[in-house]
Amino acid sequence: MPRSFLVKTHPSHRVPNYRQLETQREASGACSACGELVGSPCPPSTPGDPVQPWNSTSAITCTSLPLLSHQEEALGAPGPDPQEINGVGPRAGRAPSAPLRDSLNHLNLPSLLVLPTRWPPILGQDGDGAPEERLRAEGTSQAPGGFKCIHCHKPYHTLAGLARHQQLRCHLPAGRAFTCRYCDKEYASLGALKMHIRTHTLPCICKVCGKAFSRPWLLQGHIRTHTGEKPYTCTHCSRAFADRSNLRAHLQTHAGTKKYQCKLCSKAFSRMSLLARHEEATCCPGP
DNA sequence: CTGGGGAGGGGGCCC
DNA sequence: AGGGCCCCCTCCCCA
Repeated sequence: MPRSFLVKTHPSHRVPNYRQLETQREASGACSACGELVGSPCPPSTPGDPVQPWNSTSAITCTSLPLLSHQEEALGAPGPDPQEINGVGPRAGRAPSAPLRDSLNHLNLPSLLVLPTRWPPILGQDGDGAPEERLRAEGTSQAPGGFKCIHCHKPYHTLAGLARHQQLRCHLPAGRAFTCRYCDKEYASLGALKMHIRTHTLPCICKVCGKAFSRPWLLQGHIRTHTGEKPYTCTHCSRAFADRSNLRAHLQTHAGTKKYQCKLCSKAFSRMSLLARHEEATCCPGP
């Protein structure tokens, strides 16, 4: 499975050269825990000393967020057991499911961008101060009759409501961001980061060839390459395409308009990529 | 070198 | 709130 993102170290507006990256990927190691090629190996699962990500304070990254194994994430982790929320029941003491961890871990993300030092975080225990002080340190404050986000001061009746707000709605103060460990990309909200993480975890897998994709509709389009289905037909030449974007590009050939013009030689191209290639290769070649 | 098709990524909007 | 969809974009490959 191509995991070329693993060697992507700097954000760029351009997609990396996957073929080139593939050769670099082959030189990297595989996760000792699951065997999958990953940017940084899964925490070692040494018997007797289980080092778990949620037991240590670490910067919030996309490798610390999806705490499940890559396989479990790809297959779709089950929802949280209601009993695990209080740290009791059959799952007590075990790693929480990803959605629950994301929600609860985020309580202290905006202020510190760290995960709690132990799981489950039980308010008012462990000598970490009064619950209210703790909440404040975690990016929340207890308002009369409820909880309040210390960033936008929006009141919530329940801690869960506040958690959901901070997870997906409340953006971080200027200068704060959720950073993806895989590629150093930064996002203003955890929701955006979680969506980005899908481009790394690639949870949508083709049953025919095993190729993985970040989104279901990408997989849907890929499946058409197996079935040969081409639902998008050109009204000019009746040529069919499997992808709407490619039909759109094809329509440009009928339009006859070349709206992308080289600033140096004034040569026009129908597609921006053609202009870019022209500028890089011939007109104004780089060093 | 250019034109064009195939395939895929990512952000944003809508339901 | 989350998934589906759309749009725009890019890269790769081949003629």
